[in-house]
Amino acid sequence: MWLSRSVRVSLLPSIAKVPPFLPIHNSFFCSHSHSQTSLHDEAVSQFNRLLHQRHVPPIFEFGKILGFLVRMKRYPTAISLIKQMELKGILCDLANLSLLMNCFCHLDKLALAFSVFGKILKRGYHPNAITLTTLIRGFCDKGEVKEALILHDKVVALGFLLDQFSYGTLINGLSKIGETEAAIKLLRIQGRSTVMYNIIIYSLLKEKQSKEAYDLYSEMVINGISPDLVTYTTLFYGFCLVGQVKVAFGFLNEMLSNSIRPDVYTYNILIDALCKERKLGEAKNVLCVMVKTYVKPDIVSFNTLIDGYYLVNKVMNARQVFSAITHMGVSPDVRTYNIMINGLIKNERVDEAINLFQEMHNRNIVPDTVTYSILIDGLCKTGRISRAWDLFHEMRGRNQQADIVTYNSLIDGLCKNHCLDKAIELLRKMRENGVQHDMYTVNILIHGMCIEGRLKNAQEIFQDLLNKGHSPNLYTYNIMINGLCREGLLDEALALWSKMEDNGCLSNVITFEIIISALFENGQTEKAEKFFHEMISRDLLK
DNA sequence: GTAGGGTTAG
Repeated sequence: MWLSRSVRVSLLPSIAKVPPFLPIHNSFFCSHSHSQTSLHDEAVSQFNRLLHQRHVPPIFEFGKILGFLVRMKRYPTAISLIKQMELKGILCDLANLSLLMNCFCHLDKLALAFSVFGKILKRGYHPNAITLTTLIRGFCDKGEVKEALILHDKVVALGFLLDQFSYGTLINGLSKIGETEAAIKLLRIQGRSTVMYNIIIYSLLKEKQSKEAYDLYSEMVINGISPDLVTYTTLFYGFCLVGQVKVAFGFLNEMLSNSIRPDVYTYNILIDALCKERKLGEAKNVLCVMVKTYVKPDIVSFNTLIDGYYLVNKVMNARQVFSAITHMGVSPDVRTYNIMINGLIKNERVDEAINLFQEMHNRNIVPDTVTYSILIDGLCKTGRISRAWDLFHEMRGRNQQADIVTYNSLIDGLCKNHCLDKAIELLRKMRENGVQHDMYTVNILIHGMCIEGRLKNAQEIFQDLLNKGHSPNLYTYNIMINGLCREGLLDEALALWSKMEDNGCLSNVITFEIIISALFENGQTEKAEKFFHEMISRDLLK
């Protein structure tokens, strides 16, 4: 029970009185929010009214609508409206043009953004920090942080002024490519803000560097920068991620005692944490608390809960939540279907999963790489290789790129269904398509070689791995040790086991199972018992 | 009116 007392008190009030979750007919859920489409259409027609007025309205009236469209991420619309403005002879101001640049950046058209920047200069407008930050972000979003830094140096040399947002954007770019040290340096030179700290703390936690994240959090407090909702939510998320659940809840409590109210992100992370701990009852109650406290659950809340139910094999509950989503005024998305399909497959209901896959088409939800990967994996694992191949070809026809996970599933399926040569052929194709193999691929292939009795080939791949300076992981070792045992090469297997432990790769229960049963089969009872006791003393039999 | 941070799936 790690929901601490204070969390219970302030976050989960009167759980007992919360009505059953399904179905909830709460006016809160049914509040008539306009659909995205109708709001978009309304904005466009208002814009057109402005455009056709006898006297040109003040320019910021246009800007208001454009800004709204950008917030709705309707970039192509905003671009076309600005074009119409200019065609009508209404001159855009710096804000409009900065917004236009922003749209191009979001559509991954950096060159066009720069041409707008050229227009800004030509018209004699003085680019402000917003204009420049937009370009910096354009580079950063593409991962071209170096270019962003060069641009920064140039504009500073030219005397343009940047602000906290510009540096926040650079810090974000650096953090996202793993350059957290550089990000911290920039933070210390260019002033500190809550957001800057939040960005770096998040990156550190994503990389599981929880100590560094904690230190940075302490530093921010010492410097008098107040942690906010995002700081606490990030810390809560990150410490759950590294399994330090107590610390995580400590942050959640601290947030609540600072009178910062959780929002939908915080709640969703809480639901996920409870689900991962298999506490589905509590997770469901959190959803009820959200409703009670007027934080509207979104599609992530439902997706998370559905995934949680599948994790504990509660197919019925998962289905109930799935069918309740629409009643709550929320639309299922591609992830909802992916989670459902995955859950059904893991619960041995492949046919139902395929039905849902077909339902996606009716609902106009486009299956993505993950959808196909899940299905291909499920079909392979149930021996339906040819159906998996069909899907593999279908996804290409629908412009969904197979990625490393897709390939790995199919290669694994081929290996396990005695089509090793086809698997190797697919590996070649994968490389041709520019997809690099990973540790899973290597393990799948080594395993495939071993079960086909091609131990020599397996050893070659293993040696190749070592030669290239990669380190095998626990699974690689287990597969190799198992392969050696199968061929009766017990001494070699034990030698590899020692090597593995020397390399700091600790055995798990599977490793011991492989070795112990091989020793027993070979009549080496005494040695087998020694390993058995070693396993017990390492507390691996939990 | 324009800009930076946090959540779910294989």
